[in-house]
Amino acid sequence: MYRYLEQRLAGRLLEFLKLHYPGASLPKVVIEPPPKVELGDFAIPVFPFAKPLRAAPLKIAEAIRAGVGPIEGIAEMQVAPPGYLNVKIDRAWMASALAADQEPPTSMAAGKILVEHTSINPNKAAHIGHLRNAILGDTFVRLLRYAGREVDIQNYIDNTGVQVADVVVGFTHIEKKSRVEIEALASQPRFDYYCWDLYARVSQWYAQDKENLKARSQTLHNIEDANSETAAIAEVISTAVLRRHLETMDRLDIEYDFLPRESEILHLHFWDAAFTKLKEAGVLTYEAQGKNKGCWVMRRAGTTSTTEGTGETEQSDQISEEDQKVIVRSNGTVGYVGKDIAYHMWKFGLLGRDFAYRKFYRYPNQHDCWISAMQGEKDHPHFGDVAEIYNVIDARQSEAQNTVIEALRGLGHNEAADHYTHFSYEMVALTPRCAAELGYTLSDEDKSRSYIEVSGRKGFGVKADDLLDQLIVSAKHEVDSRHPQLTDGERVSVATQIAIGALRYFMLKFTKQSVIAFDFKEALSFEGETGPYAQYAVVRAASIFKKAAIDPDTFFQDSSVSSVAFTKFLTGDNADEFWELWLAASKTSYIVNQCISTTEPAYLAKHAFQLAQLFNAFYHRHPILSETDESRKQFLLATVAIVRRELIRTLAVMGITVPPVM
RNA sequence: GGGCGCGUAGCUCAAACGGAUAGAGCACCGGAUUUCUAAUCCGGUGGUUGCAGGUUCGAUUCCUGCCGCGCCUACCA
Repeated sequence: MYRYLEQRLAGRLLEFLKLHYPGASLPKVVIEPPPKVELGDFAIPVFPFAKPLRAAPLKIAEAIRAGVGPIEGIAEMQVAPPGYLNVKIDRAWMASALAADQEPPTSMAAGKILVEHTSINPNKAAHIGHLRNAILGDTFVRLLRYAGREVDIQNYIDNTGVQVADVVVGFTHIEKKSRVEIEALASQPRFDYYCWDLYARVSQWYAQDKENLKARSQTLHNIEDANSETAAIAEVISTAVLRRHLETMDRLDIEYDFLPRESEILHLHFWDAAFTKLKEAGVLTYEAQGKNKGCWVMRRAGTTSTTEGTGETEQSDQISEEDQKVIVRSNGTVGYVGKDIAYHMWKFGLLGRDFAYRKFYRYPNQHDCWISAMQGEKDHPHFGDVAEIYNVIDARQSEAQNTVIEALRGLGHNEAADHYTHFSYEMVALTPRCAAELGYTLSDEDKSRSYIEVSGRKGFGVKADDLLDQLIVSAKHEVDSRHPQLTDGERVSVATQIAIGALRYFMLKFTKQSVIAFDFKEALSFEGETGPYAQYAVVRAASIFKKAAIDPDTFFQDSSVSSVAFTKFLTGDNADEFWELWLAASKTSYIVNQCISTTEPAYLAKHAFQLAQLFNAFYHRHPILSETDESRKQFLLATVAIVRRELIRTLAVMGITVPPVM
C-alpha cells in the first residue's frame, strides 16, 4: 500500500506543479521516507524546485501544501525547514487497507523475462560462490514473480569446455579408468566431491610437467566429435555432476525451467547462424596479420575507436590489437564469447533456430526441468524469445557480458541490448582464518589479506553441501536442546528450515558489490541480523495466535474485528510505536519494487530484519493475551497478524520458510 | 599501462536516485522477564566516512588529483 500511496502522491504533485508553474522545466519529484516517524511518512525535498521556479523552498512547499487539495489516503502535509514537505498517511485509511490486504495492481511492463543463473561448470561440486549466485538469482526470480511478471529460469551448462575436459583427463590419464568404471562412480551419491578432488589433482599434474597439457588439448579436440568415446565419457561426467548440482540447489528450494547446453549450441549449429549474421553486419572482422593473425575478432567492449589528433572516428575494420577480442580462433574453433552471442540471439528470438527439448529432472512438486537435446520430445514448453533478460553472473565477467551486448547492438538489435541486464555481483572469498581452519597453509602475504579468492582449480573452497550439512547439524543441536519432546524427524525438519534460512539470509544481506569474506563463525550464527532471527519473530507471532486459539490468516474476516476500532490506537498519544509497525508492514511491495529496479535483493533482507526487529521490541513491551481491555487486545492481535503476514511474505520472496517451532 | 570496483565504529556491513542528528549486527561492559519460549529485549562504550581540493542551499554519495586494496585486461571459460 505504501507504494501505491507514493505513486498517487507523486502523480498529484506533478499535476499541481504543471498547472501552477506552466512552462517551467521541472526536476524529477523525489519522494523518500523521512528519517523519523514523527516527521511523517513521506518526505519531499523541495530545494531542487527553488531555481527553476524562482521561489524560496519554503514558499514552494507551502504553496503545494495549501493548493494540492485532498488526496485519498493522505491525512496532512507539513512544511518543515529548511525546505521539506512532510506528508502524513491517513492511518485509519491505511489500517483498513492493510486489514483487507488490498494491494491495487500497478502498471507494469509486459512480456516474459528470462533469468539466467547458477551456470556452474559441470565438472566439480558447487561451492559457496555458486551458492551466492544461485540464491541471488532465485531471489530475483521470486521478486519478479511477486511483482506479477512471468519468468523463465535458465541455467546454462558449459559441458564441452576446458573444465570438463580436465576432469575427463583426470579419469582417463591419471586414474586410467574405463568408461564403465566411470559410469559406476558417477552413480555414487556425491560423485561431484570425487570430481572436486580429481580436478585439483589434474591441475597439479599439469603443473608437474607441461607435456601433460597435451592431454588436455587432445581431449578437448576429441570431445568435439560427438560420437567419440571421449565425448561419451564427458557426457557421463557432466550429466552426473549437473544432476548433483540440481540436487544441491533443490535442497535450497531453487529450481530451473530449462538447461541449455553448450554441446547443443555447437551441434545444432547456433554458432554458424550467428557467425553468418555477425560477418554480414561487420561486427566481426578478420585479422590478416599481427598477434591475432587468422582470427575473427571484435572490438572489446568499453574501448573507443577515436584516432588521436584528428578526433575522427575510424572505420571499425581498424581495431588496435589491444582492443581486439578474439571470437573465432585461428584454428576455426569458436570461443566462449562467440557461443554466448549465439545463445543470447536465441534468447531474444533473433537467431532463427531452436533447441530440441527433453525432460531431465522432476522436482518434488512435480515441476519438470527441461534440458537441450539434439532430438527431443514433441510436446514441450516454449523457451526463449523473451522481452527482457537478466544474467546473474559475477563481476569478473562484465567485460565479456558487455561484449555480447555490443554484438547485439552491432547487429542492429538495440531494443534487445537495452533489455539485457548483467546482474553483476562480487565473489565470495574466504577469510584467512577460515582458510586456515580448512587446513590450507597460507603464505605470509595471504595471511595479511582481508580475504583470499576461492579456487576450484586448487580445490580451495567450501563446498555447498558441506556448508549446508554443517548448518543443519548446528541448528539441530539447538533444536534438540529446546524441543526434546519432538521426534527426531521433526527436529531435523525444523533444523533444515533454520539452516536454509540462515544460509539464504546470509547470502542476501550483503549488497551485490560487496565481496563476501566468508567465515564459518558468521555464517553459522543464528543471532542478530540473521535469517533465524526473522523466522523466530514469526514463530513468536504464531504462538500467540495458537495460544489464543485464533487463526491469524482469517483473523480479519471475523466480523467482530473492525479496523475502524484500531484507529484510536494508531492516532492517539504514544501511537507512533504501533504505527511504525503498520507502516513498515505496508512497505513490502514498495521494497520489492525497489529491489527490482536496482537489481539489489539486499533491501529485501533489510526489510525482513526491520519487521522482525520492530516486532520483537513490540512483543517484549506489550503482553497481549493478558490484556484486559478487549478492544486494545484486538488491536494488538491485529498488529501481530499484519506484521506476521508481511514477514512471511517477505521471507518467502527470499526463499525462506518458517518452521512451526523454534 | 588501460578498464571496472572498493576504502564508513575494534570486526563484518548499511545509508537507491545528492537531503534532516551517518545507522545495524558482532565483540565488549551493564541491565531485564518466575509472562505470548531469552535464537529475545533495554542501556552504554565506540566515527575527522583513506587524504587534498572542487561543484552547491546541502556531499559518505557527484567531479579532479593523490594514497591503499581487489578484479578484469588469454587464440581459458
